Amino acid sequence: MQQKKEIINKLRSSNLRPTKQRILIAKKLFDRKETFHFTAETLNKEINRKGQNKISLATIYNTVEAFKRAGHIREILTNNCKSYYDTNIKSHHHFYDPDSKKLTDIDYQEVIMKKIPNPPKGKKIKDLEVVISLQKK
Amino acid sequence: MQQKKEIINKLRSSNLRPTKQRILIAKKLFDRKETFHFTAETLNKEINRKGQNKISLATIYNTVEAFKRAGHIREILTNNCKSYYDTNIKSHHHFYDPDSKKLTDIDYQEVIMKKIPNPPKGKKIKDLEVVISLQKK
DNA sequence: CTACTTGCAAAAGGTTTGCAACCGG
DNA sequence: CCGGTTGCAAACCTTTTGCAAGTAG
Repeated sequence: MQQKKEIINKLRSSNLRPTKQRILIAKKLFDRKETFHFTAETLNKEINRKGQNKISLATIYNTVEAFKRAGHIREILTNNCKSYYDTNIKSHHHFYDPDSKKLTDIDYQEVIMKKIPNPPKGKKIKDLEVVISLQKK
Repeated sequence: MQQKKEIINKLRSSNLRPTKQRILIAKKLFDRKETFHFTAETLNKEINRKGQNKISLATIYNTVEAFKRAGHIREILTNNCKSYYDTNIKSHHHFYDPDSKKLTDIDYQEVIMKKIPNPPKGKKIKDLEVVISLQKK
């Protein structure tokens, strides 16, 4: 199965040992068509449901953090006490619906900036994220 | 002192009884020139330092939440497990420096959008927030 | 073998809640 | 007085940590 090999390479190239747990998590995250928005908790539920696979919460946090550092996933800005992640690492933007607390991707070419400010001295722009909050019409 | 009267009016107009605590918090937040970025915790420290005034944490949370609902402050999007608030309720944007975890205001006319997507059916845009993440040059 | 990982449980924040006491109108 | 508000402590939820046991290379 070549999917697995790819995942192992991905891990290796980030200096992450391809352990059972990491491979399993990586498959959950990356072996899918659509991008995937998740929190540590939803990922934990998803993986441990039906009691099939068991990965401890701490490992999930570790792994997600490691994937984030390696640039395989990105963290999304939100306004509540949860860390949201996104398997879509291309620069892109989000609709945020406060009613359902759901995020929806906005393709990055859907947003074009005409003017942005210069960053402060000694800093450069790492990322630009637009969040469009919605409300009922 | 007319500042106080204004604050009381502000509270009343939002259906918030002008209690000692709310007035004190409102003064801390609004009786200043520059906009103020804070979390529940920093606000708590600020108010209760030197043991002068004592407002319980729960009341701070309540009041901040009430002010937010009333539209006197706005919540800022971040990526950690804290709720940030801003006394600047005009639409505006932020630099976020992950190193110092500090936010800096970007005046809203410093950012001009050339193109933004249409909101999903039945929804309208409530707010548009740009966060520019920084890194060392 | 050795260093990196995992799992567990406990701890550490941050935020919310239940309820009696309090107080503004 | 009445109903909204406060304060306290306990509860809760998410995230982090310490450490012994496990495992990839």
